[in-house]
Amino acid sequence: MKKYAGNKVITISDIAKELSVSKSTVSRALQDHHSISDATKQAVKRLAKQYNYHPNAIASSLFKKSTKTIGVIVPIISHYFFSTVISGIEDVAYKAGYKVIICQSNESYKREVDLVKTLLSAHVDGLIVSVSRETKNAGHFQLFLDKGIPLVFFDRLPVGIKSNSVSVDDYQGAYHLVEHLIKQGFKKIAHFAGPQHVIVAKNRFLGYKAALQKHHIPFDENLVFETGFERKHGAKAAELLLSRDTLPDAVFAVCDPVAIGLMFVLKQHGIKIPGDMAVAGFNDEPIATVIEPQLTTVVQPAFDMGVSAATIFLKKVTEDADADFIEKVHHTALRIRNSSLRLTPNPS
Amino acid sequence: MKKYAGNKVITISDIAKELSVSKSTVSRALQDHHSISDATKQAVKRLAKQYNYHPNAIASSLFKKSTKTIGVIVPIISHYFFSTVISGIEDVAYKAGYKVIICQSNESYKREVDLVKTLLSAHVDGLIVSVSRETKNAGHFQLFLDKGIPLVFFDRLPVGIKSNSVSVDDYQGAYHLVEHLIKQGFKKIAHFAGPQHVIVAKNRFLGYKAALQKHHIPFDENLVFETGFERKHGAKAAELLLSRDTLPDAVFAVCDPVAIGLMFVLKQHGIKIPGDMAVAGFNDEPIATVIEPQLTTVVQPAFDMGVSAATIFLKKVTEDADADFIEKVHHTALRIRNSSLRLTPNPS
DNA sequence: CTGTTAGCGCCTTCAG
DNA sequence: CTGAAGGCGCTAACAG
Repeated sequence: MKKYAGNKVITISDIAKELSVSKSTVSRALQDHHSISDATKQAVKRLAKQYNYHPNAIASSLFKKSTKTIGVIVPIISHYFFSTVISGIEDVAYKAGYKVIICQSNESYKREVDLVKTLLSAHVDGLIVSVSRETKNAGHFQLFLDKGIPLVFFDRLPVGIKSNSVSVDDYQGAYHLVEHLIKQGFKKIAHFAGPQHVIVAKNRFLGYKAALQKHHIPFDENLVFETGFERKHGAKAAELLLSRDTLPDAVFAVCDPVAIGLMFVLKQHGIKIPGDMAVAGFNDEPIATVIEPQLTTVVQPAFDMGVSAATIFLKKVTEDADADFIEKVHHTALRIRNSSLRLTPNPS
Repeated sequence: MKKYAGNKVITISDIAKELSVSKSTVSRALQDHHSISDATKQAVKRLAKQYNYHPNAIASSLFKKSTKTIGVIVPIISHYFFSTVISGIEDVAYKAGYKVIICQSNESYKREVDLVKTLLSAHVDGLIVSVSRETKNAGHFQLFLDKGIPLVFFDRLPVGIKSNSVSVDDYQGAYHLVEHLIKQGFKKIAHFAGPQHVIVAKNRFLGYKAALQKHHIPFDENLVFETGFERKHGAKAAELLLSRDTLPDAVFAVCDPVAIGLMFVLKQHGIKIPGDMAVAGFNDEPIATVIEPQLTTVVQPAFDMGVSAATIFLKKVTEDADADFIEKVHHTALRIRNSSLRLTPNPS
């Protein structure tokens, strides 16, 4: 099927033959084993270079039981948050000599299960994952735990399984954000909540409720709209909201795209932001600083989360994977921008 | 170092032993080889499932000389365009049973060379790449061509090497965009050009020049500013531009982030868009529809480009990689939005 | 300092 | 329909 263009693939045997030494000598010379004379090392390396020798990592993996790869599964690669986390993972992995196999579940449970099996077969040295929206049990990951292969969850942690994790303090982030809204003087604060079985969404919702309670604002479930994570979901919930008789004076959206979807609809209806209605999001995506007014939001350190996940993996492969699980919680930071500022009594 | 938790990894030998058949029989049964009785197939598969057997893809790869993986190298994973292309690649790859190893060169030539070698050693079945900004020669890719391993470049094609490619008609895209500006009545159109040794940037520049020429607008090199691809580069060039005595009435930026950086600076200086200066970008990123006014730009079908790249790879692995190279050029489409519209003589 | 040997887990001739 | 044997390329004991 494939012609190797006559350009034979060189193996250590070829080099060994050429130099009339054994394969083991070549193997050792190539890895700078201490008990090989400089002379032979030189000779071997020279020839290797000349012949354009490249070690076959597959063969080596088979023996060493380590492929120097990390599997990563995310719902959708192209989402800003995920691609940024991946960027962080890749950076750390590369520096430690690991390759990263990236897969997307496309928010499908079935596909996620399939990917887990594939990566197990591929003998990745570890697995870093953010589960799909559909994932309600985590049995498929048990395979990795059973085999003692490091497993790190980030962002969307699954329920029903204990392992290493990297998350963000969504509860606190939401709490502080909503508290900020309250302090600005907003009284009727709605929430565009994400799917409630997704933990991050749930926690943001809980943070929202807690802040209200703390400040003696009665919780009103009519002000909560369950949404997805995208612009269109924000727009849809916004239409619903606008069909109401009375409107809230502020909305906290589960993530920036949802907030943006909302803002678009508000603008269409001539509703001033933040004058008539304040808006806040979560994530601090690039769009947050581009929308007018700029969007108040909560920063999640996505790149650093990737760095943490990869670092935990590295710790677990070198140490004992069975040791206690590491649960890293990153802090969030409030980014106050114009979309949530109570206008002064002197409107322009 | 790693304890397999007593949970022994099952191999075909184990199953063979248990059933008192040979390894070959098990191997064949698992792949539904026609010359195996249904009875034994059943038995083997049942036991495999019971023991939670997972084939060792490494061992299989060693024999088959195919790892069922595609290597992908991009400058920066987290950039919208690249992550979207990756998404497209992964989708096609997954459906065809391939895994995707994603690497980022971080715009570094050295790292790119290193990654190419690593992926060669990892015996990927193919390589899909968008070269780094620093890459000025393509010698490192020759290794893949020599071995007859499918190689597909996309977006940033390297010079000095012929291979499969997926690109976009940047020249046409830019040409039509600039023509649109001209037809809107803008006369003094500046260009925030990207790094000129990057082909896509060069082609957009050429498209810009061609459109001017076609419409008899003299080219003025003082109106061309070489930039990078990010917001900050747009901002920097904008400051430079504003230090001039006379300003252009429109600017075509090499990509959306650069356009956005420019727009921010213009707004700060109270320059109205598009009234005082029209702006247009390239890429149609999410920010383009969020900025006020919405940004006129050129759509690159990023996801489809990924699909094309992966599809070409698939064609090349099954057919003969040495056959003629495939050069797929995607078309762009103009997205006219408010940032480039000549205001009617009746300003609000 | 170097060679011999055996094997990682799987797959495919070649023989029954 | 099934088994035995050899090998993919590399590595690590164990001997010299």
